[in-house]
Amino acid sequence: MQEPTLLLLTALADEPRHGYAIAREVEAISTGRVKMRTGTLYGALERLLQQGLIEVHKEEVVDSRLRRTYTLTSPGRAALAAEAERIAATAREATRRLKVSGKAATA
Amino acid sequence: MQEPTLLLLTALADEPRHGYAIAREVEAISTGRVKMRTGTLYGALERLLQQGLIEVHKEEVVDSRLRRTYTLTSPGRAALAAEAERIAATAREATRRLKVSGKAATA
DNA sequence: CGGCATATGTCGGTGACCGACGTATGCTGT
DNA sequence: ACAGCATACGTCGGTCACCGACATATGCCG
Repeated sequence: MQEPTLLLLTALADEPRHGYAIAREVEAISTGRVKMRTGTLYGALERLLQQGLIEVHKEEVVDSRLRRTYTLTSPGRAALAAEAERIAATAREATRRLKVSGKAATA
Repeated sequence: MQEPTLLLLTALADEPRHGYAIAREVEAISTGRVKMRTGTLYGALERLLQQGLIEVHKEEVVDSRLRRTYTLTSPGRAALAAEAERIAATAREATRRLKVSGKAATA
């Protein structure tokens, strides 16, 4: 799972959001670092729907245009939790190793 | 930066290693989850060399065959540290949001 | 009434990763 | 003796997530 997808799921973790709101939220979470392109966004949304990690929460017409709101499913929440734990473990290990070798040789 | 690359860099963080040793180490770090294919391995090695994140540490002939050992460069160490911090922050945020919404609605 | 934020979507290209294949040596078990 | 496995390095074609550009439409502000 790549960073944009992970951030997308994270953006949906606290409350349901529609596409454009997700894009803004992802930028906020990553402190401006990751700007989600619409190509990535709607592609990922479609993929995650098919994988069952997210689902359509609500469909409403706003300003005569359709707005779809998405939520995490239970498997989606589980997948995000698992992924978060995995990458946290990897980050810890990386940091630990950098410290260890930093003591021996600051090359 | 994707997971295999991150793990490769992590495998080099404590001491220099040659290709095959990296592959084994990556598997160990990820507790067997990620098995680095040679295609990914040597491709990534080549890419990281060109990016200046790693460098050839030693070249020696073992059993009449060349063995190249790689190390992290200073930029490589910095990149790994930065990446580790970034993903740790993302993981924290994901976990926090899951907890927050878990209290309000365990949907 | 021009331009920007909001909002959703498509399409072609790139690049990291995957899977399969190729090659070679040394050790171990039978 | 030799089959098979671990060790060790590498190439090549395919896939798929992501990117960048384009298309479309509304509401609001100046």
